[in-house]
Amino acid sequence: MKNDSVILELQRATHATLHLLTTELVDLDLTASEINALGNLADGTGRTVSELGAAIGTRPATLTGILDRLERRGLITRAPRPGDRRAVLIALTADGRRTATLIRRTLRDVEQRALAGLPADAVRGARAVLRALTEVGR
Amino acid sequence: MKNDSVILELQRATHATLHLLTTELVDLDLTASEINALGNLADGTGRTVSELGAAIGTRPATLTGILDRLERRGLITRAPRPGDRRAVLIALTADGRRTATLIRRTLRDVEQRALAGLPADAVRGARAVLRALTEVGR
DNA sequence: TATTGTTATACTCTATAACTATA
DNA sequence: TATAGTTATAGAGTATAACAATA
Repeated sequence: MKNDSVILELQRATHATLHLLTTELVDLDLTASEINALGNLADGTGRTVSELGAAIGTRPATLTGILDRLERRGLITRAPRPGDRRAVLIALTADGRRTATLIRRTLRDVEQRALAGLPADAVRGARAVLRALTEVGR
Repeated sequence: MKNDSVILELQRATHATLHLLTTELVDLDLTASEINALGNLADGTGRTVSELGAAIGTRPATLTGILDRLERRGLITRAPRPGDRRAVLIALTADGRRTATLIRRTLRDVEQRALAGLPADAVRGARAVLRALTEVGR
């Protein structure tokens, strides 16, 4: 597998971590996309639908359904952005903040467990590669 | 974003490259999963459904639908594996080989374009990290 | 009995295009 | 006219459980 495509390895790793993540967080009863959205909202900063969509690689039309469920469950709120009422600001509720914090903690735990044996510069290299692959797709 | 989760960056990069890939290969009229499956079959070695599923992180039940479409389009064949007729060997047809080769070439091109400016050890580090993240999810 | 793959079901994700409200 | 987001529609991915064929 040494000569395998980085992009194919990327998708392999994504599937594996996604599956592990939903398994570890099964009590939350959230889909992978919902976990992804909350994980990206975890820093607490308000974001518009477009901004969140860019962060997680999802189109606004897709995000609508995901946000509908998160809102119905009381994890986020949606409100028009002051100054431009076309845009919708997404914010975490207190409950959503707790859930997002748990998600971030689980992400950190899984990463620590997975990357424990690797040198720090491998992880730095990986971040650079991931960012480059994200950029080329814009 | 320096402190962002590697796993969240992973999913971001996956979405972006997947989107770019389906765009560059739009003439093939294949979904991301179909491209992924063919890309993994490109080396020509016969694989069972389970083996392919493990390689791309998809369950057999999901793979069935993907393989149905690829078979209907004449890109793969399915046949019982000699010696264990429960298992199904997937093989590329001549047409499938051509398509898979085109996919591999596109993968290589996109990777070269994305990673051109990065040092080789960053890419090596990324491969190690991706493999570690894949392993932790098993 | 266990394993491989398929089928059935229900839900989620996705792309696209049309639509509403606001700018 | 252009932009932000939602809605509508159709197709594809997903998990789970039940099933048939083979071991």
